[in-house]
Amino acid sequence: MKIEQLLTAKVKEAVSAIFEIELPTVEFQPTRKDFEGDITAVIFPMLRYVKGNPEQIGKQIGEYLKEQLGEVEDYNVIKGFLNIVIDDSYYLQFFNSILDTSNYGLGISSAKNAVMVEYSSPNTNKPLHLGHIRNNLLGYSVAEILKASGKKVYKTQIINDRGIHICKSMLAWKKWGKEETPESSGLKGDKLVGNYYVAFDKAYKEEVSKLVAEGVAREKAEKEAPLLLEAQNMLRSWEAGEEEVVGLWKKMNGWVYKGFDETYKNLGVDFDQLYYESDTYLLGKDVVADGLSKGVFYKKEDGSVWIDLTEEGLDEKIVLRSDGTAVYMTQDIGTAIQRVKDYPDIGGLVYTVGNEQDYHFKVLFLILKKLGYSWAEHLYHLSYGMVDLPSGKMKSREGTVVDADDLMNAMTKTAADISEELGKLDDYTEDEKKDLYKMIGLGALKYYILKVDPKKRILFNPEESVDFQGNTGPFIQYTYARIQSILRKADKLSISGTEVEMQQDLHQKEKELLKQLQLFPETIQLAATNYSPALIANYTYDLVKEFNSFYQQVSILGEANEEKKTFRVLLSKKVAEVIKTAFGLLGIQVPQRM
RNA sequence: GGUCGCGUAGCUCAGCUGGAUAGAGCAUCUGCCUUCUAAGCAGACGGUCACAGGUUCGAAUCCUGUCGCGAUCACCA
Repeated sequence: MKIEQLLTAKVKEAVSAIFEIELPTVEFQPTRKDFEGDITAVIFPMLRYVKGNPEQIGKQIGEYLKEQLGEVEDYNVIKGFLNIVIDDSYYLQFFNSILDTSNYGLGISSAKNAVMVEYSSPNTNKPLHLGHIRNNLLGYSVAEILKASGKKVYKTQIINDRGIHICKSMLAWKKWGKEETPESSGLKGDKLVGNYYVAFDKAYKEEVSKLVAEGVAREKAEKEAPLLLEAQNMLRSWEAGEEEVVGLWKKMNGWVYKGFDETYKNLGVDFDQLYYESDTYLLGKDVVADGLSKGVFYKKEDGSVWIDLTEEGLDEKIVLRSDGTAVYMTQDIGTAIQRVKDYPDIGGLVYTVGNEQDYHFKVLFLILKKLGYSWAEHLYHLSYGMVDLPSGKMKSREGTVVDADDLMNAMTKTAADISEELGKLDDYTEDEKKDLYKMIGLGALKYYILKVDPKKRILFNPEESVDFQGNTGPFIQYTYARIQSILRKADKLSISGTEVEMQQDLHQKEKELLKQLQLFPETIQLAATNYSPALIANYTYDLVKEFNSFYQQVSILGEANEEKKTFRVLLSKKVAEVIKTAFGLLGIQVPQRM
């Protein structure tokens, strides 16, 4: 039983016995480092029920606890805080109870309701960049955290594989591509297609400038530039299913997918089910018709369909164009419903999409609720801040983007440089080194992005490299590798055990580590309910910091007492396991050596 | 203009449903490698928690207002 529950009951009992008053709740917090004790009961809130001097009350309760509970070794009262010292045996017992569990911290699977997590969802006209990296890391990590908390999870994405933007790169390739392919040019498919998207934009802008110079109004020129008209024409041909256009579309998208797959693989993310906008863009229209008959929506004179959300403090929002075609919202309504049809066990959906779409999702969720879907109560927009550069927003068309592949390579290179300089791995093969450098480089990148609150925007300065020291991924990986080194030595010395000796005094550092380990399961649950990988990152950092301090102050293998030595080895091993599990939730691997 | 989010040390960030003297990392400075990996440890320096009110025994945290930054308010996606 958790010590907090035990103490809550006992404190209530104490107040009842001493003051004859029933206390509804008792408030606890971990004891601050500067004071003696492990857990602290706050007396102030009790003053509403118990009249008197908080210091006096604290002492009386403390004395009662000390007498009545074996777990309470001692206490002290400072102002309104009752600091309780918990007996070592409690922590040792806790450690014994988790020693055998290989998946410590993971929630028990209650897979009644699955949840689908959508992330990535790129356009297929340009390569992935740093913004996508944040999206992918967040979505993947949240999916893993939800799994760890005991949920069944489907990872998905909707690929925006159609629309005017795709036609722009197609048209540019057709005009100026000279049949260039990834094979002929050696370019990664997504990069190749992206180049044509940029080429289109350049030519289009030139056209517009030329028209303006000829006296055409800018607005008109932007709408009527021949290239744009041609692209729009291409989109119509695509929608009509014209063979040549569809063929080109398939070919170029194929290149892009191959490129994306490579990036996803390097990034270490995956998906259970893909949805393509070309399949779903017509969905939702029948739902709108249904909603219209139910009175959720209304029709304007021109035939367009709307929803009035002014009562909810929002605006009116269009859900179907006057020509009967679907808008973004229509599709999203349809896609959500389709997903629940495909996976009937889904009880909720999580959308990993940037905060620029906060309003859209607010509206979408409201509409689905109004349409009466029970699962609409469990929709969550995992909204995150943009990744900006010192120069401002990243814009693919203007070439001011930090490319995903380039960034991963740069991180790996930095990891390699640092490792080579330290020269601890001279006996590694080239392949082993390559894997390790990638692991460390990506560890640095992923941790850097995931440790910050998703809501906050990230300012990424390419000039200043991501740190490898301090509160970073490599620091945590390093600690893991250190422990592995100890475990290899312990193995040679045949130090092992399935239970630790209860009759021993704990070093303060050991106790702190055990306390930190104890927090792991609740941290996972907290991270799941808050959809926040940052909580996992911060927890892991605290654990590792505590371990390094322990490592420095206390000798593990040099300990003379066999029981103590075994305990310390097992404790280190458990810490390593938790690091590995926690980092797994962030999508970060851990090395045997570094 | 309406709505939403953010504002904590020079920089990057923690700070759970209000609790003790607001914590880390980077940077700067000082110690520690003949003992388990120095990508480490120990310490110093650094704060009007944007500002002003309010609620409370107690506010970085909750409420109101002001300022600053960002996003959004399309028959685009």
